[in-house]
Amino acid sequence: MRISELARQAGTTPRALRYYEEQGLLHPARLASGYRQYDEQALRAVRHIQLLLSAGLNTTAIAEILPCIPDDVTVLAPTCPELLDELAAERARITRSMQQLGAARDVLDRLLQNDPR
DNA sequence: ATTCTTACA
DNA sequence: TGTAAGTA
Repeated sequence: MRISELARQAGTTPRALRYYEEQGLLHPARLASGYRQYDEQALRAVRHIQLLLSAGLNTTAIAEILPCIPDDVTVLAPTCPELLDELAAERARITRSMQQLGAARDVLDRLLQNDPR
C-alpha cells in the first residue's frame, strides 16, 4: 500500500510516516515512481512505534528496539534484553521527572502560603 | 489526483 | 508537525 493508505489505517498522517522513516524507524520499498511502498507488516510496525512513543521513548531508542521485535507480534511483549533495558531506563527517567515536579510544586506551595488573597 | 523533496512569516 | 512550492 502507499503512504496515504497506511496513514489512514494507522490513524496518522503521511508527514509522520515520512518522519518515522527519516528517523530510521520504517524502511518502505520504493516504486519505480519513487512512491513509498509499505508491506502488510508496516501497520503493526507503526502501531509499535506509536506505543513506544507514547511510553516516552525517543526515536533513537525505538530504532534500536524495533529490530528485535518479530514482525508477526501483535501485542508488544518484552522479547530481548534490549527492550527491557530501554523500558527500565525510561521508567527511571519518569521517576526522576516526578521527583522534580514534586519539588517544584512544594516550592509553589510555600509561595502560595503567603498569598494575601 | 497523489506523492516526493525541501524549506520555513 | 503543518504547509507551501515545484515536480514527476
